[in-house]
Amino acid sequence: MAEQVDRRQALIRAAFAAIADQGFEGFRLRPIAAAAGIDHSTLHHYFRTKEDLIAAVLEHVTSQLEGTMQADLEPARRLRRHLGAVATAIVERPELFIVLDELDLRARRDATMAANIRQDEQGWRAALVALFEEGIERGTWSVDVDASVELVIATLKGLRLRPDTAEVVVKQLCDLYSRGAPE
Amino acid sequence: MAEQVDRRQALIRAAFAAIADQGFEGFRLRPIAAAAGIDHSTLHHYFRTKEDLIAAVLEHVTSQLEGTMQADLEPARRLRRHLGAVATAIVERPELFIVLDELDLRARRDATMAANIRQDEQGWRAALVALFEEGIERGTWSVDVDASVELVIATLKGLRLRPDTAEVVVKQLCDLYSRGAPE
Amino acid sequence: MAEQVDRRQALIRAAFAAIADQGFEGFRLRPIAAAAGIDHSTLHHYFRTKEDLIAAVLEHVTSQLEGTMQADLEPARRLRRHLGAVATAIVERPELFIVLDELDLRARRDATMAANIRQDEQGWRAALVALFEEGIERGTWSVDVDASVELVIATLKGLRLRPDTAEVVVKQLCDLYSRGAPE
Amino acid sequence: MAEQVDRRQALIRAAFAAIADQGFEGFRLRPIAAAAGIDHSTLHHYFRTKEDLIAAVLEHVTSQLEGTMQADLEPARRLRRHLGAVATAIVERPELFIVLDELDLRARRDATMAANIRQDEQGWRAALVALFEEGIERGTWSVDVDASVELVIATLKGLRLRPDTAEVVVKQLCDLYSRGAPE
DNA sequence: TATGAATGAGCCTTCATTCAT
DNA sequence: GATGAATGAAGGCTCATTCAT
Repeated sequence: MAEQVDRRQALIRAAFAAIADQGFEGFRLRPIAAAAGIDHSTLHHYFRTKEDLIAAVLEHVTSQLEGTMQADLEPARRLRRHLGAVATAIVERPELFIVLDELDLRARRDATMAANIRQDEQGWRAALVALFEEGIERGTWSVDVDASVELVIATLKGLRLRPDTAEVVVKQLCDLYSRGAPE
Repeated sequence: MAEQVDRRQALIRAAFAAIADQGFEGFRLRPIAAAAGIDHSTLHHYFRTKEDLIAAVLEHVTSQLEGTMQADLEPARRLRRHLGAVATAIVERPELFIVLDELDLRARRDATMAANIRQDEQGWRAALVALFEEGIERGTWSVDVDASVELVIATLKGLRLRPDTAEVVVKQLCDLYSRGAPE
Repeated sequence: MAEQVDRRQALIRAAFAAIADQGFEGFRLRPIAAAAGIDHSTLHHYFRTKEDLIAAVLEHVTSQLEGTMQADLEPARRLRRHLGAVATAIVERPELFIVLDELDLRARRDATMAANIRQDEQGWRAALVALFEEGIERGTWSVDVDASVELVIATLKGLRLRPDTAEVVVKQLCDLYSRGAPE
Repeated sequence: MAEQVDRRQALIRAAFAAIADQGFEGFRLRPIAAAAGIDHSTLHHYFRTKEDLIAAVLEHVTSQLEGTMQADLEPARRLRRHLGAVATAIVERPELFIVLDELDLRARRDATMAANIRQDEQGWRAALVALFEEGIERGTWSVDVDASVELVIATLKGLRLRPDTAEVVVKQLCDLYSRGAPE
């Protein structure tokens, strides 16, 4: 039983790593099975199809990207912390975001994938909405909530492919939102 | 003579369209050739390898994305116009940006592609640097030049996958940069 | 289990036959697979590449050409017997030698093949060296050992393409070496 | 007109060189045309098909291998001179013999080629027959004529793939035939 | 004579998947 | 659960040849 779980995890991790550094174009099942130490036909006992494995990779990725928003801080600081946390994650674990990008692109052709991703994003989006609404309520900012939420999301997504600029960009975005709202 | 150019262009356009709606993972030469009305082996007469064709697609894409920056306007307005123009392009011709994203991702495994893309981006980056430097000189903004440049680029890249939010995000970014510098 | 060996052997035999009567210029994998009764893609299950299959053919050929030298006879008779055995083989199984010739030619462009062939030949050459050395020691012949060895080899190789003359040529060579050393 | 002849010759020479170092397996028309400085489709103006070009190569090769037998010498010396001349040719222009070997092998599948080669060989064979008959008549040797002829031919053909042993082998063959017939 | 375009057959190889063991 | 064998579809690419110009 533990065997099963381990093997499954090993396959997911191997798949994740493969996508991270080869993309979907070169993504083949045989090497994944080999990396997990099993025959390629055995892989199908764990994941019926290639798509099933990919779905599991998405789950794996999003499960690692939760909880970067602390509810108790006041809005400006919360935003700063959140952006900082994501920037740090982009710098420290860029593969996570690379794979997300691959999955995002893939979602355009795969409805199930699109649904899953959208769903995962809803949590993030809701937290940002709450953040900006609170900020406006308190008088910290006078901005459009939805627009700000999408700006933050777009910026962070745009950073995926350029981890080296993450820190500086995030700082700039914070500064723009900090005018009149010093820490 | 005209035939040649047409066929070549037809192949590039077909390849572009295929990448736009299938990505590089289902990207196969035979359907491209078929779409251009020629035998798949004839395609190799125009493009020796698949990579050569892809390179031509990149060229095609970037050639369509030039000239969205007017040099004569004052900085704040120039930024607003530029962001607006890109947002419009994203909305009106989202495939252009989708393909760019696919190419961006591909660049991670293909050095030549990476070099080409980086080079194309340099023009854009330089124009943004000039814009922010002028703005600072004139007292329009007091921001970090490089950080602002990267923020704009990251944001716009992040928008590629969400054309529907482009307008609103761009407006928000403009507003953030417009404080104290009304049109 | 037996199936495996059979299929593998069937492929080797089919490949051997194809090379024997078509040479390497028309040598294609599809017909080989068909001759063995399997799909052409299954062939790759047994031999990863075309080269691997060819290497197996070489092995098959050389394994059939061993043991034509009896160690216990006195030199002149041993030579006569050996030449006779090879001549008989050339007459009775000319394909074996035809394929060897094809492989010899191929060895000029394929280092691995060259090494394998050279190695197989060393056994033969060593036996001939021993034969002539013993003959000289006993006073049967007064000839140059190396030159005689190479003469025998060159003659036999030259016969590959003319099985019809094998017997007569071998007899003549024996006669030349028999002067003063009648049976 | 001279152009034509030159081009034709250039093509033949290029084809010869290609066969000499790649064999027929890798023998392609495009590189031949390129080596002669013309488009690959233009080659078909000089040689209608690939086979026609190959036939021309055979002609070219055999035209270079004539006249190694001097009619006026006495038999033993004539044989020695002839073998020496061929050995020298093998050492100095091994490509000629390599290509001959390729053609010999090819003759097994190509009746026209076989006929041409057989015809070319008849001249050589006739000269050898005359040589041995004269030697027997004069009492130089008491050997079988046909067998000796074939032995010489087989030996020399067997040397094609081992130019390095040519000299030593030829000397040994001469010595065998020289017993009782010193120079 | 020379060429570029075009063809169609074909080649080796790969891959996801299935199935009997 | 695990494996090796097998499949069939496909994929990029090559090649001799033809044809209009």
